[in-house]
Amino acid sequence: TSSMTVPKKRRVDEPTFTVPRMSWKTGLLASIRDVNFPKRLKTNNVVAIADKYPKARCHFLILPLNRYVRSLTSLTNCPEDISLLKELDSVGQQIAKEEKEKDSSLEFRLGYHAAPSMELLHLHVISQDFDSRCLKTKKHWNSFTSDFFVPSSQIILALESRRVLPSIVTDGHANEMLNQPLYCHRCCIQLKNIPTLKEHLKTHRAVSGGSSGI
DNA sequence: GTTCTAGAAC
DNA sequence: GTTCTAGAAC
Repeated sequence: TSSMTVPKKRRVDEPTFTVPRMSWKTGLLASIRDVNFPKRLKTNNVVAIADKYPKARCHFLILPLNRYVRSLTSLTNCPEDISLLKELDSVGQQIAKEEKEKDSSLEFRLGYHAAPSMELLHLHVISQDFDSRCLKTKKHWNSFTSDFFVPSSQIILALESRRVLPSIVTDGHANEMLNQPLYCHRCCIQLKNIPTLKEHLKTHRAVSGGSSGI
């Protein structure tokens, strides 16, 4: 009869096997290759993008544009690699300078995570307010405020005096840094948890437009 | 890297 | 009971 249910045909484009999804680890590469993804600044060799989940009011990533560099340990002290690190730093400093011109209260640090999650070398340029809803976990906090965050200048100096960079940390040491207690990066007091830390950070914010009456 | 959420911490 | 964190994600 017409009311008989017909077995629904499987769509031909629906595979029965599991399609290996593109790993989240390659997201940065996908972003910089995507012509529709906004680029903050581009030079011959590097590109700057806004971090997708900024951990502060200003948070940018600077990446190699024409070269796949998996991590810092892929680099050697050849002139090309040294100049790449310097160009990443230089573009990072340029962006920090421009952002400071827009908001003079911002302070920036430039550095690399000792054990990054995302593939493709990326330099963090991050303002030190850490005022962001995306900053949610102890790991987030410690990855930017402990020695897990390695200054760009330090990396450049290290590679200039060595053939290759030693792996910056063992897995154990990385986890130790990421799991350490929460300390304020400004006054070093220890905070109980993330919400308490966020409340504490407000006390370090510059007082502006309050009682001055300007 | 994030999302989700169970269960620890309060 | 609510807040908060830590670990799985097929």
